[in-house]
Amino acid sequence: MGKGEQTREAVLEFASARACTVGLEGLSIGELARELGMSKSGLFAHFQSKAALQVQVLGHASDRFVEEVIRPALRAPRGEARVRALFEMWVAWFHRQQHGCIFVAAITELDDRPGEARDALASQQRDWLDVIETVARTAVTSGEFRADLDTRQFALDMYSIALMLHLTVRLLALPDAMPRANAAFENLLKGARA
Amino acid sequence: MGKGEQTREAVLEFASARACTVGLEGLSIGELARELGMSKSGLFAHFQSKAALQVQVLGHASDRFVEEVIRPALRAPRGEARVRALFEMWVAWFHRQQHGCIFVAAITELDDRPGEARDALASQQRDWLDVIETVARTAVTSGEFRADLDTRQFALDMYSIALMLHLTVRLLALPDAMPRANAAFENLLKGARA
DNA sequence: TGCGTAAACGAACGGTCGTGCTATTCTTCG
DNA sequence: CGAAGAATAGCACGACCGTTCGTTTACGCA
Repeated sequence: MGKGEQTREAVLEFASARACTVGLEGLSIGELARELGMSKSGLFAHFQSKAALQVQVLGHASDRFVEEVIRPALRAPRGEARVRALFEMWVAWFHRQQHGCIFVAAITELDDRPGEARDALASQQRDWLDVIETVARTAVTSGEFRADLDTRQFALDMYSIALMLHLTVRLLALPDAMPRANAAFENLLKGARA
Repeated sequence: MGKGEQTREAVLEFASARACTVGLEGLSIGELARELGMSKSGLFAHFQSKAALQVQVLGHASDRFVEEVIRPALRAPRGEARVRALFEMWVAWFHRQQHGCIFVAAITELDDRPGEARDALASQQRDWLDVIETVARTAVTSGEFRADLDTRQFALDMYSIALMLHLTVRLLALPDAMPRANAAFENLLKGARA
C-alpha cells in the first residue's frame, strides 16, 4: 500500500468516526485536515469533491461492517446459532463505536437527499437485510425455525430491535436498554422456532 | 395573536418541514429568510440565536404531534382500540409529512450533540414512550391485554415498528413497507392479548 | 545517487454562515 | 389621527466553507 493509499485510509477512518457525530454533511474538509495535522488542500486532493468523500466514507464503513460483523457471524454454525451470532456481532459492533453506528445515523440524514451517497447507503442497507434473511433461512432449512416462517419479516423485525437499541442507548440513555433489546430478540426467536 | 407571533409561527412551520430534509443543523437562517421572502436579520430577530431557533422548531413540532397524534388517539375507547388508534394516528401523521418525521430524523442527529435541542428531543421521546405505555396499560386494566404484560417493553416494541417503517418507506422505498409494519403490529398485539 | 512522479503545502477565490448594529417601516392603541 | 413601540430591513463583520492553483517536499525506482 503506497503512501497515498495509506493516508487516504487514515482520513476515511477518522472521517467515518467523525460522521457519527456531525453527520456526513457536517464533515468539514478543513476540520478533518486540522485534526489529522495536514493541509486542507493536501487532504482534498485525495478526493475530488466533498460528495466523493462522503461516498467513500460510507464505502469504508461498509467494508468494516462486513469484516467485523457479517464475516465473523458467518463462521457460526448454520441455523439459530448463526442468527444469534449475527445479532450479537451487531451489538458488539454498536458498542465498539464511540459515537453510534454510522449507518443508522446516515439513514435519516440521507433518506431525503438524492445522490450517490444515498444510493450507496440504500444498497448497503438492502444487503444487510438480505444477509439477515439468508441467515434466518439457514435456520429454517436446519429445522430450528418454522418451515412457514416469513424470513423477510423476520429480518425487518430483527433490524427494528437494533434501531430501537440505538435510540434507547444513545439518545435516552436508558439503563435497561440492553436487557430490553435482548428480551425483544429472544421473543422474536421464540416466535420463529418450529 | 400579534403580527410578531404570527410570522414566528410561520417561520417555525416552514423550518420544521425543512429540517426533515436538511436536519436541524442544516437549517440556515439566510435560506429560511429567502424562502419566506423576508430579510435575514428580520427573521433572526424573532429568535436570538440559531440554537434557540432549533429548540423552538422542536417545540413547535412537539405541539403539533400532541395535537395531531396523541389527542385524537386518546378519544378512542380505552383498551386495545386506543392502542390501535395511537399506532394508526402515528402512521397517518408519518404519511402526512412530505419529508419524514422530524423526530425520527432528529434522533440520530442529536444523540451525540449535547445541548438544549438534544434535551428537548429526549424529553419529547420519553413522553411519547410514556404515552404508549400508559395507553397499553388501559388495555391491561380493561382485560384485553394480559395482566402480566410488560407495558414498557410493549411501548419499545411498538415504537420499533415505527422506526422500521421510516427506514423501509423513506430510504428503501419498499413497496410492501406498510403491510410489513401492519403485520409486525398485529403480531405485537397478538402477543399482548389475554 | 539522481530523476520522475506522487503527495502535501500555502495562499487565495467567491460564497455563505451566524450575528451584531442602526435605520426605517408598520401595528397598535390612546 | 398621532404617538409609542414592535417588527422588519439594510448593511457590515469575522469566520469558515469547498474548491482551485502553482509550488515545494518526499518517496520509489533505475
